[in-house]
This record gives sequence, structure tokens and C-alpha cells, in this order.
Amino acid sequence: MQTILSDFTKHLKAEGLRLTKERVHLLETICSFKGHFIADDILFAIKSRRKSGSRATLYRLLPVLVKASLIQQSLLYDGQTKYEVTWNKAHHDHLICSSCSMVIEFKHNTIEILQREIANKYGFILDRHVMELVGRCKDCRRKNDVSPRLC
Amino acid sequence: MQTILSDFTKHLKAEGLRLTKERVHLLETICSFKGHFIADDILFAIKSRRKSGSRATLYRLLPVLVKASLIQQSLLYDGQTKYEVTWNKAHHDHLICSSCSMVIEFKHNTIEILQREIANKYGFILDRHVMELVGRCKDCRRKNDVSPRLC
DNA sequence: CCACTATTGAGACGTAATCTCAATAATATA
DNA sequence: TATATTATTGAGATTACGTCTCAATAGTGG
Ligand SMILES: [Zn+2]
Ligand SMILES: [Zn+2]
Ligand SMILES: [Zn+2]
Ligand SMILES: [Zn+2]
Repeated sequence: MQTILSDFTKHLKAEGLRLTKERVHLLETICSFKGHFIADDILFAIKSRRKSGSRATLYRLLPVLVKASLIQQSLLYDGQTKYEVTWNKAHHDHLICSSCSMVIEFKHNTIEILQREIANKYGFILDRHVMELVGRCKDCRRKNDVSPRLC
Repeated sequence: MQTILSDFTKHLKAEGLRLTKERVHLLETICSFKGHFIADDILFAIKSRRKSGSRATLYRLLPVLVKASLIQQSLLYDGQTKYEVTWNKAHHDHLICSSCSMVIEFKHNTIEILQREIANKYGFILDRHVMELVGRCKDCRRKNDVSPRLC
């Protein structure tokens, strides 16, 4: 049976890296999050749990997990480095409300295909892509429409 | 006749901001760049030209220029904040080689339309989007294919 | 020209991320 | 198992990038 830990272990072996308890603690903490998170969320959580794992170790681990395709960077639109777990999860892109920060995950096969076509047209092999749609959701638009009347 | 400076002046007026020589120097420096640039490129160039304009003034100006649609943030995929001039330039997205950092600008109307459709479907009004395709170009693939033989 | 107010810039500050290096722990080998 | 080898850890220093402070300066409108 495949678990994120077994895949992680496999990846470490393949890369000549060691399976340490700090790395396991950090990965477990990361897996405890529901959606998107920042590095500091992990640091804070690992301290709460009184598990070993430091800032240096975390920042060394993050690119390893990305390379292993267990996590990825997401929501780059506002300059903050956010992550999400991608292990065993289908690819998706994001629609974000710039006012209330609500995030909607969506999948659009046609766009995925067109993106690959564009890459091919220019002689590229596509490895990944960032697609983030930024706008205002219905609720936030309503609120903004109202506020002028209040002033 | 419309120039970037006249549009800039207009925007400042509209926002109740003043046209200062530092802002003009910084904008001129920004316009001297061909493609994508980072804040430090501007700072370095303005020092070389021995024009007035400081770090604080630059970082205060950048969001103003973004709001005026004279520049925009681009190439977020690697975490660095890069800008490009958008004044008098059609919208485009980016295809990037992760190996040699070559950037190709492309325009794909169908995707633009589909993106708006997705936003509408979820009740959003789309303000902007980030779409960056990351892969490896033909040349870099060739180089990588060869290197194992050299070792 | 004056009065008013926005702007500037040197440097302090904040925050995210990386680096250093001695101590420690994981692994391979005997 | 014991030992040698080498990767890893973590506290704290350091860097990179960006923001803030505030006294001096400079636009602006009247
Ligand atoms: Zn996608
Ligand atoms: Zn997501
Ligand atoms: Zn586009
Ligand atoms: Zn561009």
C-alpha cells in the first residue's frame, strides 16, 4: 500500500538522502494541514506538538518535498510563498478573490491541453505551470457596491 | 500625443499625487529596460546615471505604476518579484525555460476567453491572471541528453 | 511669494529565507 | 555488534528584500 511516507522514503533512498525523525515529524505536520499553508504554519505547529524539527531543517526539506512531487508551491499571485500537499491529489488551478482571499480550486482540461500545445509549438516540453485567476467574488462585489452609499 | 510620461502625469493628478523629478527619473530608468527587470536593476541604473531617486522612493512608486497600468508584475514562478512595462503593450503570458531562463511571450485568445468563463461560472469578475508555463527548451533538452555520455 | 502639504532619503527596522559549524545521528562495512 | 564514514541537525549569525520613520525639502494652488 502506498502512503505519502512510503513514497517519501523511496524518494530519499533514490536521492541518497537519509530518513530522519525530524523529516518525518515535519512531513506529518505538513500532512495535518487541510489546504494551503506557509512555512511558518509548519514551524508553529511543530513547536506546539513539541516535536523536533527546526527552521533550518524545514527550509532544507521543502525543496526536497517539491522535487518528490509531494507538495507544490501555490498561490504566487500576492508574493507570499504558499504550499499545498499534492500527493495523491489531482492537478488543479486556482481562482482567488483579491478582497476576501477566498480560493476556489478548479480543473479545466481544455486549457491544460492548450497549454501543452503552446509549449510544443515553441519546442518546449512542459514541466509545470502556474495559472491563477484573480478577481472579486459575488459577495465582495456586493459589499463594494454598497459602501459608496454609506459615505 | 500620448506618451508614458503624459499618462503618468494624468494618473498622478487624478490620484492627488505630485509630479516630482525623482518619480520622473525612476520612470525614465524603468523605460530604458527592454524586457523584465527587478527593483534592484532600477536602483543600480539610477545610481549609474547619477540621478536622484532612492530605494524608499522607488518602492513607493512601484505600486503607483502598477495601479496606473504602466507596469505589471510578471514571472512569479521562481519567487522573485519581476516587473515589465505594459504601457502601450498588448497583454501576453509567458513560457519559461527552467534551465536557461529564456522567456517567450505569447498570446492565446481562446485561453483568455476560457479563463473569463471559469471566473463567471463561479460568480467572479476577473481582474487579472497569472499564467506561466515552465518547461525546458529544445536546446537545453539537447544539452541534458548529451551530458550523461560525457560522464 | 506664501502657506500648506506631499515627498524625499538615510538609515533603522521587519520578515523570510539561507548559511555556518560543531555536535549528533544514520548508514555501511567489518 | 562495533566501528568508520558521512549526512543531518539546530542555534544563531547572516543575507536579501522590502517597509517605516522623521526631519528636511520641494511641489502646488491661491
Ligand atoms: Zn492547470
Ligand atoms: Zn490548491
Ligand atoms: Zn493571459
Ligand atoms: Zn512579458
